[in-house]
Amino acid sequence: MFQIAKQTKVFQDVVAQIQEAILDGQLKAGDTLPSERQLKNMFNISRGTLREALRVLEQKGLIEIKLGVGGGSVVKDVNADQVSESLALLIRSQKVSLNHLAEFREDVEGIVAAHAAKRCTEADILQLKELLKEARIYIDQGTSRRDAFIEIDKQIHMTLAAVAQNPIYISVLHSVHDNIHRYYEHYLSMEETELKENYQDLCELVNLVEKGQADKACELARDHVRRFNQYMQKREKEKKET
Amino acid sequence: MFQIAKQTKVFQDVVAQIQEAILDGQLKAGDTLPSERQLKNMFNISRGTLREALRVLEQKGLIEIKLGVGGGSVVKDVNADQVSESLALLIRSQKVSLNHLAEFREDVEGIVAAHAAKRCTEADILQLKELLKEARIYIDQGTSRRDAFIEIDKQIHMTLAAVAQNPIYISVLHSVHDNIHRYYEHYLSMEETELKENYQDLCELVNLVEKGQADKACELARDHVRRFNQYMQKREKEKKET
DNA sequence: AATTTTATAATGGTCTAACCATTATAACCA
DNA sequence: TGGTTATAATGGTTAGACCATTATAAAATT
Repeated sequence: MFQIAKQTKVFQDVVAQIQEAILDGQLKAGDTLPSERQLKNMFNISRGTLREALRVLEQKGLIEIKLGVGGGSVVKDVNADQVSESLALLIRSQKVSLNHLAEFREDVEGIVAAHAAKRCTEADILQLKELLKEARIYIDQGTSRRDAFIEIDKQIHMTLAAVAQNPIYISVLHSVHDNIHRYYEHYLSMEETELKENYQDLCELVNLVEKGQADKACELARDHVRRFNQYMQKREKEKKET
Repeated sequence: MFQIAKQTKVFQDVVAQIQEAILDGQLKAGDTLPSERQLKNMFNISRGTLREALRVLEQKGLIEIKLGVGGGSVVKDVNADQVSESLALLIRSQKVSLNHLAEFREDVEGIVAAHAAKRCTEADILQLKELLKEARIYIDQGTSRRDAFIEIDKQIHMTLAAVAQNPIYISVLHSVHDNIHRYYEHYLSMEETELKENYQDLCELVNLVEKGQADKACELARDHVRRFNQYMQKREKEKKET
């Protein structure tokens, strides 16, 4: 029935006011807030207290604080970075293992593929095929362009999430990729056959999406991710045995 | 090849050091950090700078700052709250609509149900049936105990996520429920028939999970969530027309 | 005239030192 | 014994100063 009362601290009130102004649209992305010395007078608080508030807003991803002349607190466009960061904390605090993350990714990529198959437009397919063409180039250049290929691979998955028409999937997948790569970067060393297999998967996946075959696209995406996870686990195991 | 360099600010270094100490396990949940005046000396910085660092750590969900004697910065057990909060920001900044959230929930609850069906133990089933028994009581008391029933409903979904054996689902579902309820709270006014239908769904769902019928459990969970979403949208529409 | 260099000033970053507000505990009183 | 009051430790806030960074304007150089 009632809410918890709290909120006695000055800096919290300042955080709340600025946050509301941003979320209400009174402050738009790119806008610069008044300088600290001005804000401190507007709120009638000390600079130290104001700065605590600004640090909180910065950590929330709502503003960015720039140095020097013409610097100051600039309103940011909210994105998935904070979701990523907090998810990373959950992982590092041993609440979440890499296997958990891998399983989650498999599920999510499957769903994304299914939605994408149902909702893709011709323009979407064109964009995906462009990315495939680029991937093909890197594949032909062998393992030397491995990093470039992995980057395109990631872009294709993110594009599918965009095609799925639900921004939550973009954010979630972004977070998952962020965190998987942060861990697996060291183990990533795909062989040429693995790269080609990976590329074939993507071609077929785009093909299924184009045809609107949601169920098959879902299954293939899951297989694709599962295979990737198995490579990574194999590499990790080999590394540990050394 | 290289990483971005940055990190010149003193408070960031302090944040990093304390965060690492927590994530490495040198500081455990419940531990109290030294007082601000001690910390300031240990790091050889001013109190203001230290406090900016503590505010950031607080916002990250790593510590909690208590007032008074015996107060101070207490290390927190990392949980999904920060994921929830940043997801809420995404929603409020118009990046994510309630329809997006509803669709995402349908997908996630379906997957959770499927995993739960594959992994449940007898103890899990017992726990779920206990919750159903409790739900039954509130149902029999009619709409007056609507809130209590909704709470149990949520608990059953969260328990299924726990049964699914992947903490990411617990965090994600927690965030989804948090944000859905924050919006729909005002519209929630289920009729008695709707409550009963809801209860029937849950009974059957637990039944399918017990039998290990993953596919059917998935489908039912999705239907269940979809129906809930439809109620809510109907309520919202009615409200707007008034 | 064009370019490079240097000074200027605005802005965030940090420091010091003091006082206020909250609260667990100990000392006191009835 | 049990309630009340002082004490002191801790975070919360303030004020004013100076340092560090940087966009811009001014000056010097080519």
